[in-house]
Amino acid sequence: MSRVCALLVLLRERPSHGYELAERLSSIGIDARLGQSMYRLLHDIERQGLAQSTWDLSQSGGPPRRIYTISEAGEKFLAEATPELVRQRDALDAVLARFGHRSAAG
Amino acid sequence: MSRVCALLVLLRERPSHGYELAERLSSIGIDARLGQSMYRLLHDIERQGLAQSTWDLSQSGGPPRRIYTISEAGEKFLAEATPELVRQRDALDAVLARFGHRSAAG
DNA sequence: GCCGCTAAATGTATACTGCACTTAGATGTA
DNA sequence: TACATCTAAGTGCAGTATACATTTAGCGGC
Repeated sequence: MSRVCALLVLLRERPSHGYELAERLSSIGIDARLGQSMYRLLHDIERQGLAQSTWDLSQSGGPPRRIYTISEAGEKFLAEATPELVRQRDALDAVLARFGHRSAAG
Repeated sequence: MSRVCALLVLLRERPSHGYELAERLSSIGIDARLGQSMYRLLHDIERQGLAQSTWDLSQSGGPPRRIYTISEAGEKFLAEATPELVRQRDALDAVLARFGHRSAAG
C-alpha cells in the first residue's frame, strides 16, 4: 500500500511513465528493486481507477512511453491513506526508538 | 521484516509470550491485526534461531504460556536490520513530506 | 453443564515481492 | 546487413507475507 501511495504522490507532482517513476523513486531513497514490480503496480493502480494512462508516441528516440496521470479517485485515495502511512511511520519510529535509535525528531 | 524486528525489540526488553506481545505491540501503535499472525511469526522466529521458547506452566489461572527469549542471533539480526528499518522510515517520511505532511522532525 | 476469559495454533485464500526473462523501438557502428 | 546498446514496457513464477476465520484447551464463575 505504501508503494502505491509513493507512486501516487509522484504522479500528483506531475504525470510520469514507469521507467521515470522508478528513477524518481530510487532518487528519494525508495528501494530501487521496486523497479521490476513497477509496471504491474501501475496496471493495478489504473485498474482501480486511481490513475489513467495514455501512450506517448511523440518523444524522439526510444520506444513509446505509457504516461500515467493521477485521477480524482487517486487524490482521494491518497488523502484517505495518509493516516495509515503516518501510523506506519510512527510504528517504525517506535520500534527504532525502543532499540535505542535516535529518530529524526531527536 | 519490520514485524519480526518489532517482536525482537520487545523480546529484547524482556521475555514474553505471544498473547502479551500482541497487547504490547498494539499499545505502542502497531497494528493489532498482527495479533492473529503472531504465533506463526513467533514460530518462524524460533525456527530461524532468533529466539528460544519454553513453556510456562507455573502461572495461576489460564492455559500454559509459551515464553520466548531473544537469542544472540536475534540480537545480531536486530542490529543488522536497523539500517533497513531506518531506510523504510525515511522512505515513508519522504512520501509524507512530498504529500505536504509535516514529519515528526518538523 | 455452560459461559467467558486467556492462550496458542491452524486452515485457507489472497496479496505482495523479488528475480529472471522477453519483447521491442531507436540509434550507432563495423 | 548484422550486431550491440540504451530506453521502455511487459510477463512468468516462486516464495513470502497478510488477513480473516476457525479450532483446541485450561481455568474460574454461575
